[in-house]
Amino acid sequence: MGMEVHAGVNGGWTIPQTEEEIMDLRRGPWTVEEDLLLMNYIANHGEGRWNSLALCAGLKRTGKSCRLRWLNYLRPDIRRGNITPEEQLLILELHSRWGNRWSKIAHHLPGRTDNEIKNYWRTRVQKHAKHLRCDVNSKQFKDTMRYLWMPRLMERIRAAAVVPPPPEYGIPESGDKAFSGGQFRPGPECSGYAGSSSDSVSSMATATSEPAGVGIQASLETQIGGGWWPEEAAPTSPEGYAYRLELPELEQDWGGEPCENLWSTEDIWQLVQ
DNA sequence: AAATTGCGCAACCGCAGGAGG
DNA sequence: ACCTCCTGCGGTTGCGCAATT
Repeated sequence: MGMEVHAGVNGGWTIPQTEEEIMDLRRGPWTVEEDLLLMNYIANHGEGRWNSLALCAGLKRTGKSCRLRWLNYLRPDIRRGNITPEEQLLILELHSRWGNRWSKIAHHLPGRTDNEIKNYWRTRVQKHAKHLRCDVNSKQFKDTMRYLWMPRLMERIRAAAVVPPPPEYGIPESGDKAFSGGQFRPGPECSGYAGSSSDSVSSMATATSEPAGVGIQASLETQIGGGWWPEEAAPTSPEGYAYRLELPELEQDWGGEPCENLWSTEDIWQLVQ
């Protein structure tokens, strides 16, 4: 990361053609310096009016790029790390309700960005659909999510609620990435955070002032315990989610890899039918 | 050990809608 | 009513890295 990416600069011999070339706008990964410029400017002047912000901050970036960088990476309340089972359940639930309304879904997952949720959906959920050789929008796959995946996630969440979480749950890690109490702490990986797959859910807990996932967990507990379901996603069969109790045990290692090897086509149709 | 493949994620692109002149 | 600019959203791309061959 931190590589120099200058659009329109071809050894300095060509005449600038596009707006980007004329403005000498930068593209590609953000450098630590750029992040600091943006952070400091927003700290002093607030966010919004991104085009003029980019100019005033001395950033050779488009306003769009600045906005994206701030919202998806620099914002102090960003959470990073694995999507927890609670969050997975919420994403599945809300997606069944709203479809690809990533921003809307993200509003219900504090600290998560629409980009992150979108990536999660594409890389994880669509992968399973692919393995099952069915379309993510097909009834088969939706039923699979509703009657197999989501009940298992709920079982997982309940199991986790019985067994007290490990002590470090929700406690800021020393290796927390770029932030500490809202203060920007640039690291060598500033523009290329690469620890997501192995980080615990407690990442970024400092910025939210509450342990990561607590709000969601509380919300889900209410929903599960109180029988809450969004209208459109309410169980359609009388037994609803009750039969999740009849499902086979989950494998032990979930580690952010939901339902891997949990289902076969036969398994699914047995359950769905 | 080197090459290849697959995955995860940051960043970009195009479009739509709203605000203001 | 029209135009321009800005913002936000969803889709897509491309890079870096790890796993596999």
